[in-house]
Amino acid sequence: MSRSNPRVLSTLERAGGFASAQEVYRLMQREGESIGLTTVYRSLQSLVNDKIVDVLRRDDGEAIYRLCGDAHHHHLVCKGCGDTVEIEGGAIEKWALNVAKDHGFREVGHTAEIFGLCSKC
Amino acid sequence: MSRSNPRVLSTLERAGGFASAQEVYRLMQREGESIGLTTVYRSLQSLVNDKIVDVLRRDDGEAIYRLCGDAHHHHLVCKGCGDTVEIEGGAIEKWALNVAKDHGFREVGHTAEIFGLCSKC
DNA sequence: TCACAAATGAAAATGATTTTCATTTCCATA
DNA sequence: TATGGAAATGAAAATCATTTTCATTTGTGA
Repeated sequence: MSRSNPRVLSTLERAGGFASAQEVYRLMQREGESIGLTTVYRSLQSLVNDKIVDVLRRDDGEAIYRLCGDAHHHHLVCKGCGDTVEIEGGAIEKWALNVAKDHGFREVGHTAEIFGLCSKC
Repeated sequence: MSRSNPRVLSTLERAGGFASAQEVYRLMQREGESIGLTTVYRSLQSLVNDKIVDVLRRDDGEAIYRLCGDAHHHHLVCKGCGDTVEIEGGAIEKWALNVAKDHGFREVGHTAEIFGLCSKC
């Protein structure tokens, strides 16, 4: 394992808290930082593990990393522009728990994402 | 442009209306169909253009194709043995729609999956 | 200073997807 | 029935993000 290179997180922040690994890398290069693409990927993965950033997917499949609050939440993502809204999932939490219990499951978790076209697209 | 090879659609249907291009290809091969991977990709793209199938992304970024208008369901997956239960998502459908509409989104879709440990594990 | 673990990054490997391009299949019309 | 061109096909190469490998460098505690 490796710890995250702090410059990666700071760059992601400067990028508006929303960028792909390749973009973070290019940004750092442009700013004269000396870093390898491998390290960028490793750092971002590490940040994801530590729940400091979220990872989503663009329509073309490229992973985009995004700073996130620590509360458990879900995303409403625009298929057009990639704009993302963090949403509360109260209803889903209960649904997931109930369904799982009905089937005798323990240690329950879930994933959920909503996507569509935002009003601007 | 090219039209969709009908065998691709029929295979996607047989796959439960939910599969990646690679999976459709492997399935057709296994069933003795003679078809190229390129044609599978082109056919799926064409089906997407014609709004006959939807395209989503797996967590690993692989594109998965799904028949539109298919009554879709969700999965309850055991982290231990991988056992999967198909579940109805009535509550989620409404939740997703409402949340999306609240934010002015159109053409709304969603993904949701529940995981945990089943009673045997 | 020494030894060793962690971090780094260049280059190669991987895997999905797209592009290229030569060939084959269709089909309408002469 | 022949023929010419458009559409379809697929093998192989190209792309591109991401991961892996591995040799080197850096940092740290003894």
